[in-house]
Amino acid sequence: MSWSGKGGDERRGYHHGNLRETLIQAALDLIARKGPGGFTFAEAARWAGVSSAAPYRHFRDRDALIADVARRGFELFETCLEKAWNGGRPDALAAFEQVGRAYLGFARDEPAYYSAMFEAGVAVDSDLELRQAAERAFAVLRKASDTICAGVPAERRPPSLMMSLHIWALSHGVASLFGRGDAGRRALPMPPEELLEAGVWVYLRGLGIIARE
Amino acid sequence: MSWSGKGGDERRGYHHGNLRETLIQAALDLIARKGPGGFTFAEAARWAGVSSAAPYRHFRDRDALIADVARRGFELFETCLEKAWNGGRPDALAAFEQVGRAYLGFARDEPAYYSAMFEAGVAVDSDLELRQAAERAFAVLRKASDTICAGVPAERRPPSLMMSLHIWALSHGVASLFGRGDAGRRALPMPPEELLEAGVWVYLRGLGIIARE
DNA sequence: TGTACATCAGTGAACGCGCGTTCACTGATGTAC
DNA sequence: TGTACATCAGTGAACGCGCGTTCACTGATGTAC
Repeated sequence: MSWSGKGGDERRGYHHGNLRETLIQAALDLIARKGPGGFTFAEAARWAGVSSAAPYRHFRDRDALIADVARRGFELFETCLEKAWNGGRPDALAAFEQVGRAYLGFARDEPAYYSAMFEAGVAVDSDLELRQAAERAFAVLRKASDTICAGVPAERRPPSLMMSLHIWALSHGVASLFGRGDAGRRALPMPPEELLEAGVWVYLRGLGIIARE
Repeated sequence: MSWSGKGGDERRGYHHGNLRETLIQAALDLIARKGPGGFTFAEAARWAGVSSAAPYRHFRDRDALIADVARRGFELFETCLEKAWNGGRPDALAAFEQVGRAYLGFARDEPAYYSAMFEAGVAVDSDLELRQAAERAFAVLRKASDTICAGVPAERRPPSLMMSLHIWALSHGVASLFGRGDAGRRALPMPPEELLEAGVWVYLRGLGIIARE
């Protein structure tokens, strides 16, 4: 996290100038430290150095702010996965592996976004933009799976939607059980990246995408 | 959920008689309806029909109650998985499949327990009994994986700890992304059971446990 | 079998606290002319 | 270029509310003799 200190420090006068943005950073900071439930409008306002009524100029209520955080999280997530996939270079399997690492890296480095996206109880369907952002992030997994599947002769080509859902579930499972800095993390005799990578390899072998050694 | 109505209905007099138990049921009801954050000591007391000071006779604080719910959840979960595994009958693979179904069934039928176990931010390591209960539940997956692996010739036998962790992560991923009645559930073009079952089959084929068709 | 007493499991009133939300307000900013 | 005015983005005080927690207390229960 790279924003600078408490948002109130550089107040330029009566107007904050960037309150909307600052409130979102406050939410990320509070969620990261106290979990998705440990975030209040009042404390976010304090963090930003404004009165407790000020946030209402920018967000209808607490849920609207969280939904916004989740939406931005999905956008960052999409960018992050897209970058890791890198158009399938140098080759599809290596790029796919990078996507897996990026998934876990995001969950670890941005636990607040990850919480808001998957654990805050935000109904993804309640907000169009949010749902679309979530779909675009998933679409990267889908595209990568498509590419991987396309390398297989048609008569034994696996359904790529199913494959992408499996990869998503496995990644999410590893991330939430073992891959976070949180209190809820389970101990593991290996880095989560290795666990996920091994799981993906076994899975791809099961699909006949990787030859058995 | 089978307990009868609001706990306060059958008060027999000054003493509640079964307050500890009733508070736990209250917690389950509240968590199921409002998520792990939407549970308060005060409301649990109201639900049970006692004064707000009464719960302190039975639990140190809110966290102690949640930890107790989580512990009992793991115990039920263990029983549930154990029953599904059924000693590996009629054969290891069929039993393994039943364990997967039981996993998802538990997450769906007991969302409150599942939340308390995996999403309430309870530090599993902070409480010895809780950790042991969690380990016993996982041990069922471990045992099942051992049995499956034991059927493979030693020279290409997969490490069963890894296998059990993969299965756990995949099951948890499917359950938390698609398998709950919650607001956070994602839409899916098939029942979560099918998705998990297909994933497990692909995975087992990747391990060489199931022959490729 | 009865009684005295210890212990247990509740009561209910009180406290300080922080949250969400509203309100009339005011300082700052932008723009039309 | 200056001025009048509309609009925007804040203030700060106030409100009701529910929570967590403590406290001295009391009704109910169990047990020793």
